[in-house]
Amino acid sequence: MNKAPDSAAGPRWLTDEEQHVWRAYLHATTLLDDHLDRQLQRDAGMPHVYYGLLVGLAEAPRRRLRMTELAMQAKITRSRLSHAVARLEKNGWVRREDCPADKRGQFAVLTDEGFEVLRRTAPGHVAAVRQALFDRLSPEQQKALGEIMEIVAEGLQPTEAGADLPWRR
Amino acid sequence: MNKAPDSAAGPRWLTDEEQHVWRAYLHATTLLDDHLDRQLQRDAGMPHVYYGLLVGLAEAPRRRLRMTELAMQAKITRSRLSHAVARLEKNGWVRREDCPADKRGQFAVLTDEGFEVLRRTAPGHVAAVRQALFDRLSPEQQKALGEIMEIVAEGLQPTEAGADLPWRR
DNA sequence: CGTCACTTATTCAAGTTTCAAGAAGGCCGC
DNA sequence: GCGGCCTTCTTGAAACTTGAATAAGTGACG
Repeated sequence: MNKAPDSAAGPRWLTDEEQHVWRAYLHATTLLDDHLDRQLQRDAGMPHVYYGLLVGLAEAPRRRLRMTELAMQAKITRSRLSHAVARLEKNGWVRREDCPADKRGQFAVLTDEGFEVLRRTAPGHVAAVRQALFDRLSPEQQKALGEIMEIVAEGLQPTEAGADLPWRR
Repeated sequence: MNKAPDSAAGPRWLTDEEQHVWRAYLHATTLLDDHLDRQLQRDAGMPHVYYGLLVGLAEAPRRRLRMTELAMQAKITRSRLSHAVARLEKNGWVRREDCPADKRGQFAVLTDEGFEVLRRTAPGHVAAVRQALFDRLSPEQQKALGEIMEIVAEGLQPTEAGADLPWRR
């Protein structure tokens, strides 16, 4: 139905194959996202993004990161992070600490309790990812997926004139 | 660092390669999602999900769908759709109509104004998708991506005992 | 020093999404 | 034809996200 007319004349629509790929992409990513969100909400009592924050902290030296660093890492706005950390703090999974070097700064620190939550829930989460993704793909497909996603990320991420990066808003 | 220990002993962690792929996936999908959301917010005054609703309606016979069908299509809950349509209605892009055949039912109908918004903004959106995704991938990669996403979707979607499907909650 | 530009983090208000209920219509067996 | 049970859709409160505005601190430069 759609051909790929070029440049000057009208917008360049997606070909049928492209459209097919695009819809599959949207379909799969929403489904997977919802699936994991739900899995984590059920088993860990938090959404995927919040879980990602804990993971980020767990991997950081001394289990702590400056707010802005953490926001960058998780690709969310600082504002959103403020709220999220407030909630995680209420759960006792994260604690704030002043930064001695820069009095404006705050560290978000993973508490032992937070670490424990991670220890307890990570296996289930990994299993979910595995079952939804890796167990279904051939090694070649896994490799291809990695390459594709890297290309896409690279095209969107780097500096991009500073615009369009959530944590800078 | 991580090997792939098997079954019985402890959870089966992701190998380093898997972890790498997974992070690339998360990274790229968040970035792309944010990017398109922002693009649409800027150019069409609505988030990606809402845009998807309009597209769904535009493609339906007589530009109308029952609420539940539309929710399924967009993979959101009926509740969320209610709120969303309320907003789109306020913008004049969608109108509700009673279903003559089933008095409980409602059609969401795309207005001319709504169609016009789509006509005006679709080219920009397609361009954004193309620029972020298709222009960067080889034909083989596009094909692979399509296949992979289909597999993933298939694993998550179908019936799955009815649980886990947002629009059924 | 003083001050001006920038960064860090939080807060507010507005909007969105979720979750749990609930109103309302239809379906089906007796 | 009526009682229970399903589906369709809406509602309202609570949780979450966003973008703009604000407070506080840094740092460079004259």
